[in-house]
Amino acid sequence: MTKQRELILQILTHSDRHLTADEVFFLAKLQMPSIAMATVYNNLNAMTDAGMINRVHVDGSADCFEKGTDPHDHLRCTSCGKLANVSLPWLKERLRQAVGTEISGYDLTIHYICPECRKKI
Amino acid sequence: MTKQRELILQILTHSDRHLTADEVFFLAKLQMPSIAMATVYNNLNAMTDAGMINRVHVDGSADCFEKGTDPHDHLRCTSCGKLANVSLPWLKERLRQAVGTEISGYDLTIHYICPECRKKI
DNA sequence: TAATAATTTTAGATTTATTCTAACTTTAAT
DNA sequence: ATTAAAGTTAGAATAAATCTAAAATTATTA
Repeated sequence: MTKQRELILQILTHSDRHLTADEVFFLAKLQMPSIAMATVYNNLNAMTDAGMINRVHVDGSADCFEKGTDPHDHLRCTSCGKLANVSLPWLKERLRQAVGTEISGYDLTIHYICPECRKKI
Repeated sequence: MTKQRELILQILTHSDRHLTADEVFFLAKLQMPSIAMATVYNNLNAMTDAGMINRVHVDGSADCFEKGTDPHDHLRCTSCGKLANVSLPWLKERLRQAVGTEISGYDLTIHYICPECRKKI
């Protein structure tokens, strides 16, 4: 566990939002000005592979990362773009049944208007 | 409806697979060597906006396009990468209930091993 | 039909997200 | 202390998609 990886993990742990690699890089650079973008990507990829964090694919923009807790899916606000988590424990089994064969997983993003944006309209 | 758009639509209509913009471009160029990549993107975007075709976001690689029939979701083989369609008419309402608020849609890709790849193993 | 306007296409440059490369550092192992 | 292994760095490279401005096509109007 290098200093760099520790820092990146801290940043993800203490963030209340999902962060892009770019945002992680920016925040990391504040505390460690010498850090390189490639290091951020290397570590995000390595930690994703190790299951320590989650990569979230976001249509039409950069992937986001979050400190992985329990398995969950994502809600994405079509107005402000912010991501929220949602737990759907029944879904995988329900999809397996519908598909009729074993599935290794799935990737789901639900599109909605988040409570804050809903208020504003 | 320009010649170019007609050609691109023909290609999508007669393909049995989901095609990337690159693949559409390659196939189009065989019949119309002067066609430009930007034209392919312009028309794929325009036809997607018009609801004539569907864009499918594929994690970690280029988007695919297909002639839009009825709404459906996608199965992606983790071994060969090929996409297949699956119809899950109950899902949107079920997700709406789980989320507890109106949703405008969702984006789902189920990961599995397709029948062909399953045989090979 | 001719003239003008609007739309589309083209080629190539640009952007964005990400990965690659090769030199350099740091850490670990003999 | 010496070598090996792993990690970091800076910057180049890549891939997907978009943008730009000029040229071509199509549509509209006089």
